[in-house]
Amino acid sequence: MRASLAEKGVALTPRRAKLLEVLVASDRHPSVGEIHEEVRRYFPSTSLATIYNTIELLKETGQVLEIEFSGAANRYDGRIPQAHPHLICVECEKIEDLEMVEPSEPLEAISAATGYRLVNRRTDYYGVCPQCQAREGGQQQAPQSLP
Amino acid sequence: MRASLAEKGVALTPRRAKLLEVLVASDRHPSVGEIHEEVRRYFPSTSLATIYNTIELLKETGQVLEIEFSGAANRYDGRIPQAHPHLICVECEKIEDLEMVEPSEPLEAISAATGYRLVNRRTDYYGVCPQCQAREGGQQQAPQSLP
DNA sequence: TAACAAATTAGAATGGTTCTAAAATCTCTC
DNA sequence: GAGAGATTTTAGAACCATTCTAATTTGTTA
Repeated sequence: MRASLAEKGVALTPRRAKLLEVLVASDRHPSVGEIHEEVRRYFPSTSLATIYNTIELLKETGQVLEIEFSGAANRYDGRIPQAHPHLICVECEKIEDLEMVEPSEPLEAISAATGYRLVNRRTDYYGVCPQCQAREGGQQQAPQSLP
Repeated sequence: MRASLAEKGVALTPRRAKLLEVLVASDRHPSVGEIHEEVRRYFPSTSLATIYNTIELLKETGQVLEIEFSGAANRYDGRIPQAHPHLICVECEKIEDLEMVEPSEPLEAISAATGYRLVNRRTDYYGVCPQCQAREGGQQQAPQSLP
């Protein structure tokens, strides 16, 4: 797992190891800011640039899945770095893995039908989680920055 | 179609009408910048803010689908404003509608299984389109800003 | 025509991400 | 070990799509 960094000729420095640990330990799909905060608890001088740089490395070696947002910070999944469906609460911005069935069409079928060389897939379901529904007691929702 | 704006108590001004026309006439899933450019050909003084404001109105009335990106400008689908799968070329940033089967699980099933009140869905397939594959003759790809 | 509301504008502000140049750290050879 | 050269890290500037703000313009109604 961590060996794939070595293959690229880059070192697994203490900061990078800690970042990877934070990423794998969390099921919250943390943002760069949250990762930064956490890594800083062990290496207080760590800069944001290092977090971004390291995540870039991890993306290149397929060890982290990036979930992009336009109005909010990107989020990262270090537990299941392969594309898989997510369940996203537009209220509290919680992101959960969705264990249910994969989208029906396999990449190969779509590739064959369209001529695209497919490299990735994204499937998100947006809604309001049970906790947020309970908190607002059926009323309408507040401003939201995730779709 | 355009009546839904009236119901909100907002006027269908010439700029807004042109924007809607541009949106429906294009199958390219244009960005705000492209829409701006196009509207400007008819109303040269149009500001970016107006494009953003109008798109916000259209989103609220469900007349446009926003496709968000973190590293690039958002794109808009005014032809099929309901959530549907897209095929995205990571090279030339072309976006096509994918007519194939919807992801298997209906929203209701996921809603029932998870307790979420679902409001939206996103399904994207990322790859290299046939034209870009031909252009690069099998070599590796250049920098890209879409996932 | 006057008065009020809605729409539009230009430009500033925001915020996540990327870039840059310099400082710090590591590695390898002698 | 000491020193040269590469890698890593840092702080802060730069970037850019988007949002906000205050002022101007346009439209509507009396």
